[in-house]
Amino acid sequence: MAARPRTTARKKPAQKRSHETVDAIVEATARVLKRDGYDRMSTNRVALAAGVSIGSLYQYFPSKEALVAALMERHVEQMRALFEEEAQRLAGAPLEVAVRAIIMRTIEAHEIDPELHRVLDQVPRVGRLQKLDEVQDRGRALVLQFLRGCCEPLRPRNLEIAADLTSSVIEVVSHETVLRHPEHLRDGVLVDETVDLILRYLKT
Amino acid sequence: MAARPRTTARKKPAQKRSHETVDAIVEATARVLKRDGYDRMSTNRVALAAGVSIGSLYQYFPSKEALVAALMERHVEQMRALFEEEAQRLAGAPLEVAVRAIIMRTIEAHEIDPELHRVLDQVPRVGRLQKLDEVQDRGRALVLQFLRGCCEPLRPRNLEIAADLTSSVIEVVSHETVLRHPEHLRDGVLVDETVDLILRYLKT
Amino acid sequence: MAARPRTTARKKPAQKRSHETVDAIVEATARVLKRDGYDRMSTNRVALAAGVSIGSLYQYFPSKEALVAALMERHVEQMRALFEEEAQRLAGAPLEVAVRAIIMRTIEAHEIDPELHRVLDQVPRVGRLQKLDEVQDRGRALVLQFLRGCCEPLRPRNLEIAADLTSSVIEVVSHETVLRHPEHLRDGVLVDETVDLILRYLKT
Amino acid sequence: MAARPRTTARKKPAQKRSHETVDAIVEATARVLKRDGYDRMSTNRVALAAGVSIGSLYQYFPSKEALVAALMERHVEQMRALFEEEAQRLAGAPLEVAVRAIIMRTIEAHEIDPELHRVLDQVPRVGRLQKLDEVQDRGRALVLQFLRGCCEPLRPRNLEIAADLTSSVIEVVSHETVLRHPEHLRDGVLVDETVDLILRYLKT
DNA sequence: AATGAATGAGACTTCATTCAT
DNA sequence: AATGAATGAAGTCTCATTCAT
Repeated sequence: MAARPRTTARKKPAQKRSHETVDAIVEATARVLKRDGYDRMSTNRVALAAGVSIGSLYQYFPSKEALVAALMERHVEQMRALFEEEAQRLAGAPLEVAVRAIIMRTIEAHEIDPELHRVLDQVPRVGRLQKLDEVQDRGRALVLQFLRGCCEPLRPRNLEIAADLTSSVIEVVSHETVLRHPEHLRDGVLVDETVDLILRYLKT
Repeated sequence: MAARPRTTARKKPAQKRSHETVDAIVEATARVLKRDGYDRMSTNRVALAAGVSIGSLYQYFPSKEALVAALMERHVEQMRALFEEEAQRLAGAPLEVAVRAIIMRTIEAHEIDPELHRVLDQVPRVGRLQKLDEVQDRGRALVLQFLRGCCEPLRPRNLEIAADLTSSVIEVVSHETVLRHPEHLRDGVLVDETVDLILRYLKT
Repeated sequence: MAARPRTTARKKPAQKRSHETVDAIVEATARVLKRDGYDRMSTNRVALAAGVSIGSLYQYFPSKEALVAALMERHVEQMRALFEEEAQRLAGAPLEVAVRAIIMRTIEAHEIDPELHRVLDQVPRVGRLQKLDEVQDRGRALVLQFLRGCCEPLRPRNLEIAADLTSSVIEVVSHETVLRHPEHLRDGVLVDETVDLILRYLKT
Repeated sequence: MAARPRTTARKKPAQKRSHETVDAIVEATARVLKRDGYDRMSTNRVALAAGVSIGSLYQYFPSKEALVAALMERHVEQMRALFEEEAQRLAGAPLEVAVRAIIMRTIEAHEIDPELHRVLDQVPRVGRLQKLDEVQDRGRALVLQFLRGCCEPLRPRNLEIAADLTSSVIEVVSHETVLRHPEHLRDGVLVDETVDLILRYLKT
């Protein structure tokens, strides 16, 4: 077994043509990953699916891991964008409004591409492939920040633990709902229940 | 890649020596899996680590997947045992006692072998390798069963959703705690908070 | 470009069958090397020529370099055997007899497989592939040892330089004769001339 | 593997800028060849090292072999120049003077770029890449020519064999000295010894 | 002329699996 | 039953070379 391969992009695309190639490769990575799973995915299959020669693929991505890392980063970036934006708006908002908003955004984040999310979740957490976990850390931090700046009185003494619990709950509910019970997305019951659960926990 | 290989054991170990061989192989699977991860794990390495020839390994396990499946089933069985046992005792117990007990058992279940748990969690969910998910389903069912038989009045109308939420929360907290914040295992604060969170949600 | 690959044999053949496989592979390496040269030689071609699967080849030889190293060592061993044997007999022999004998042995050494010798000479001197140079060092040492123990009076003051010169001359003549002027091997003229050249140089 | 590629320059550089490009490429070839060896050298790396695009490189050199051939020819030309010049001057010179001069020139020829010489020596002797061997043939011819025109009486009957021996000895000594014992270049001992060896052989 | 993106044959290598002993 | 030699599909990756811009 070789040492871990390099993961960083090999070459920046300079021309327009190559930028399209890179995009096609990343798209193909998503398709193959969803279709075959991480360990059945191969650089050859990705190249084939992208309609690109294996050589071109290696011009930009030095390894299978680099491929998935690029895809993951793109996905993570999309997810994160949803939060950062909302975080601005939420400063000083009433607790209930904020909690509900965070839940909605988290669900939306999982809805961007649920299949992709599921499979990225299964990828070995190694090197740059740990990016996915960072989204949660960031979410946790935003929740903590909100709780600390919150005007309403809160029941939990330890806000860090409260933020941990809260964001874990939101994450797991969103995850399960989108991936395993998408039927609950129509009616708002599950969201209402989760809001309820969290508010009862947080409020005095 | 050929069609999915067979996964069921090729022959039942009849003699005592065979049984020891099988055990040694499963143990070795665990070690190699933890050390190398699923896709770096190879049947040859497992055989080597088990001190057994590759031929013997294939006498008992017809594929790489079968190897991991056996290990997963053993692990799942150990986890499940903790619950089923407790489930007996808990019928008719006060809500708080029951919730606390379930949380403790879930944490203990994750503590059996956290490293193994983490890596099994990363294994492709394919064929028999979906067993891990079934533990959660079983937990969900037990919680639902308890809620339905509970003497105390409950606030949520929809007990299925309540069971879903409850068991998801317990699962995620246990998982995160054991794998990412083992320092919280000493003091009982996190457990107390979680009990609190759930009771506030369930009680009128 | 990867780091230099491992070169040492991967596995000792335990059974008779595998010993035959190893032999077949080394033989095939010689054939392919002579036919195609070092950089056109590939592990696949060697496996094919050996009538062995590429997998079997890699069971015993972890890289192309290992293949050539094994072959080179076998060849070097054969060459060296000729000298070591003779070295015994030559202690105390008259100068002329010794010089002639050494020349004869050196030529014979080059005649073992001239084509192979030529191509091994072209192989990049890297890692274990430096073995070929060691034969010359060993020859040099034997000549020096003989000169030091020689009963007859010698003209050169510095015996090290004399040994260097002598063995270089013998080597180059043998090499050139066998590879470029094999017709001179029939008549003994070239050998006589070389003996003459060396004796005139060494004797007072 | 395809048929041997073309090796002759694709176009003559017409302008001054082109000429500089060609030079830069040949220089880069030398650097990369010395650094990486023949089979690790790649045309892309040469282009990079020359600060030229791979497309431009192929405008002037139609293949990897052509690149090395050009370099080799340049080197060979430099070596040969030393001899041809001297050959003029030496006609009719005393034997000892001539022998010493030839040895000096040969050593100087090897000193032009010993590293380059070593690596060119390792290049597969194929097509135009055989040029290196021709230097020796030329040297041999010049020696023979001198011996034939020599005024002093010579001992060997067969002047061809004598020329062969003589030039082989000179070549091997120069080679070994420059590449393996450069410390002997300071003191003139080795040169003196070699002159001695050859004169004793040639003179009556 | 120059650029550098693209190509794809083919090199090296691993590993799940089979099978002769 | 056990062994381990053998297999070969398939994977990763490089690099000489071509060609659109």
